[in-house]
Amino acid sequence: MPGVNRPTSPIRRQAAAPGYHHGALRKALLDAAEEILLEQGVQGFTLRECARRAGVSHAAPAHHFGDARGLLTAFAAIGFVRMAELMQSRSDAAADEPLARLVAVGQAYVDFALGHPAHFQLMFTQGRLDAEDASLQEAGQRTAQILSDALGEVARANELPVHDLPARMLLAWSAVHGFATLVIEGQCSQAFGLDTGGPDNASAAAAQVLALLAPALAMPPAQPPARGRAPR
Amino acid sequence: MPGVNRPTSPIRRQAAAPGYHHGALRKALLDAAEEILLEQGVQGFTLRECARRAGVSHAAPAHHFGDARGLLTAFAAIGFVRMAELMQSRSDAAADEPLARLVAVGQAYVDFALGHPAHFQLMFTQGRLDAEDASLQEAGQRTAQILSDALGEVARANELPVHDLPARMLLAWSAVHGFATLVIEGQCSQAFGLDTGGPDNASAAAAQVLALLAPALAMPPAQPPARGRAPR
DNA sequence: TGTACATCAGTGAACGCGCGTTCACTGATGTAC
DNA sequence: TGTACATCAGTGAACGCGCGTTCACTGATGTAC
Repeated sequence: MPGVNRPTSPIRRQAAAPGYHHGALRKALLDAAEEILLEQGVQGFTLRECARRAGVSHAAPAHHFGDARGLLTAFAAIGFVRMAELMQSRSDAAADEPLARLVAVGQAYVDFALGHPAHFQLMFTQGRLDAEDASLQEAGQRTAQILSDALGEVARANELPVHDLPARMLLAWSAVHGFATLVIEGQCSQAFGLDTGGPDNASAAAAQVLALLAPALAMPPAQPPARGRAPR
Repeated sequence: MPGVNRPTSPIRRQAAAPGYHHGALRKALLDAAEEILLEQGVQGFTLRECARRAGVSHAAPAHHFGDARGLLTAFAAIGFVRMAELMQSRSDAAADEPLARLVAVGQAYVDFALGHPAHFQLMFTQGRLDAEDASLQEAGQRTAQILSDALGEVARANELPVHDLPARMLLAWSAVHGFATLVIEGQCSQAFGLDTGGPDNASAAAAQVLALLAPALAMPPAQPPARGRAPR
């Protein structure tokens, strides 16, 4: 059948000869968006500036993304996909031991955030994304699922009770998310000289933090004050 | 000496008779700002809208805050002050035991965020605040100091080594900050139905999370693999 | 107690700007025959 | 291989809007004498 899986001469497209048709405008716009987000934050993003940086008239993006919200939503969804990929690959590469896997996933979460702060911040931004967008939701859920699965394995291996799994999940997620957020926002150095310096320093700091956290995630719940109250 | 500590007839001011002079415009603008931040997020804040809600011409705020950045910075600084107050009072009210105090401080951090999401989000926003502002910096540092002190007491009581205190601090701070951020942003319910429902539910969930976290913060470091490498 | 004056706090008109959106258009590309 | 045609992708001018800032002004308040 003609037309099926026909290669679209990707090299030509990448070369992006400066003709009337850009050839790779979609990607160029996403790159421009990342640039702007890094430089100015979400606040500073405008569709016109984005088009300007991609070297195209300001009406052009509409053909690919509809409007600004559409472009940012697409960008955020890509971020979730990549984050999930990194988390999965780090998990696969880790020692075949549940807690090591969980730590690897957490570290991947942080490393993605430090390596792609524009993506990370946008992914968790309200108000400029289309939260109803199907691919955004799906990518976000997939990301969370990887963390959840890793924790589930730890729980199984340590015979942890099911009832406090959600709390453990929240703790794990809060810790990596909070760490990434604080470092990216520069709060650590600002508030009182916790030096998380460059991304490398910060990544190493995250490893320390995760090493402290991991035991708590794998630990059986504190024994209830054995007297009184029958178990239900 | 006349003019010293003269009361400025606070009641009259609060009453804010609708004359030419507003009488309590500063407060009215800050209240309006909070309203806007809650409804629209930082994105949606404009000085003109703020003046509008305060019932005043759009040039009026300049007399009190200079410009939009000044107003938001003042609002954020107030947030840090109030957060610090809450953390301190909860710490004072807690059982006289270092770990209980630390947990109380962490819970206060989360509760403030849940109770004043507009403040919380703005306090950690980049780009629209004057990060160099002295009172903003001071209030932020004071807040962090309370958490740091509480952790310090735990470390002393448990004879924890000094070298990993920064990592413990980061873990504690990351966890409460991440938790608050995720809940406020609505990620918890969105990503996979961790139900943190209303603020009360969320506060209770935070208590569970802190109960899991606390032991890790007070636990002595994992014994190093005793063989090899002399201690330095 | 009264008067003059300085300062403070708010007004409202005007400005220039960049934004998002729309629209008729046109060049380029791909497909049918 | 050529031709006609539909569709796609980008242009550029125009629009109306809300924004921040400036400025001359004025009403209200407080102080000196």
